[in-house]
Amino acid sequence: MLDDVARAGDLRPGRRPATSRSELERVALGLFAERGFEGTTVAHVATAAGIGRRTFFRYFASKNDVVWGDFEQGLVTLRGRLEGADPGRPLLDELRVAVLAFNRLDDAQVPWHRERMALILRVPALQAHSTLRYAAWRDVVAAFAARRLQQPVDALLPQLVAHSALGAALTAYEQWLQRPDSDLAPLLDAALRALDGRWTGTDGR
Amino acid sequence: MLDDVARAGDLRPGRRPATSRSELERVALGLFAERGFEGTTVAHVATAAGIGRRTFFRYFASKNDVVWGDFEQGLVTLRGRLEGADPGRPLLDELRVAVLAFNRLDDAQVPWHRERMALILRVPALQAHSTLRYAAWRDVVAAFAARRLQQPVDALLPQLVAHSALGAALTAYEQWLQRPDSDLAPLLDAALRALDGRWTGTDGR
DNA sequence: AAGGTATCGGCACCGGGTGTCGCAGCGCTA
DNA sequence: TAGCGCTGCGACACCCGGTGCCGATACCTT
Repeated sequence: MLDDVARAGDLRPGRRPATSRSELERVALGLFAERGFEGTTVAHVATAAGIGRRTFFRYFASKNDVVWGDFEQGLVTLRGRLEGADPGRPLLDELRVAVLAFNRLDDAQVPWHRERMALILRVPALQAHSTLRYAAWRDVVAAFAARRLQQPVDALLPQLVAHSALGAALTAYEQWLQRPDSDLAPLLDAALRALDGRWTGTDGR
Repeated sequence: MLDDVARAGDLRPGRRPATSRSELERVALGLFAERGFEGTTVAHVATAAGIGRRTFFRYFASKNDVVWGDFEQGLVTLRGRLEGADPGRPLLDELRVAVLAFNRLDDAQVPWHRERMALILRVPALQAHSTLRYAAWRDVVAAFAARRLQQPVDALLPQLVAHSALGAALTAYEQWLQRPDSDLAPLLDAALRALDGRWTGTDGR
């Protein structure tokens, strides 16, 4: 595949990349599915992709990062969407719509995304690493909430909104993974709507 | 110090431990303060404590774990407290009281705890690792919420309560670290109370 | 054909973490 | 007091992820 590499009229000087992030990602996810994440070494991936181990680290900063695809790009889009949100509609409604869009996927991607998320949510090393990604995601949400609530980004409420929204999204993903025949969007929608109710007033008994 | 090692009437056979977790922790935190977490190798810590590198890993499963002290024990206490909570009082009130107790500290421990939390919240490797600890903490809270709400632990609401409570606590800790002269308890109290209000109904403008 | 440039990939090295194994210190019992 | 059995110690070799370095390689331009 030549996706982002050496597109047809590309005239840059210098040697052409031997592969691409997306190609490497495919190879790696395949191996992870076969032998597990921890059972797969970077050397395995590199060999399977026909490149040197050293070169792998020119495409991904770490083995952990392979599984996150184009998250960074997604964040940029999310930020843009939240910045362009209708100021007349409730904060949580706009947030919910944006998060749903952020997590929208084509039917074809669904199985890959399930695989990916199962790794992220179940493999301890990836679970741990994910925190750093989540922090960036929360920053975007907190910035939006801060704007809406007219408070500093690091104030209590914006941070709380961001943490809770992330919690909602992760809970939805957990449920999605648990039920193989479920759809992600309605679960996300329900989870984010639940942020609105006060689950707190009642004591359960 | 002989804290948990070889108490006075200890009659076990076999060689006595050369040090203790708490002693190692002190040595390590000292080095971390001097040279930073990443600038300190396990070999440094071991040498400073007068033990072998291999032995270090018999006291702590990883370098990251040093900074968490007796978290596991704290969790047990938290769980116990939540299990013994008054079923007549609101869920969030009981939760708040328990979390405050969980984070109570003697005046003497305050500077150490600040150091510890600054590492956990600021050093990327520790930030990442912390997720695994937080997951255990959330499990305890989710179990409590599930009992109160009469729902499965992995249902939406219990998980949401746990995530949000963790978010509140972390936000409080962030604020505590930012203001060197502040007290933790009131910040935690305020953050956990904020879970109660619906920050959502209003759109800020 | 020569020069410029970007990527490749081998090599040596670091640091965290683990399996193994002989050894050191300790209480016990004969 | 000599030995036995237990438990912890620590050296060693090794794995794996990650990095700095540098010469080689493949491409475009003039």
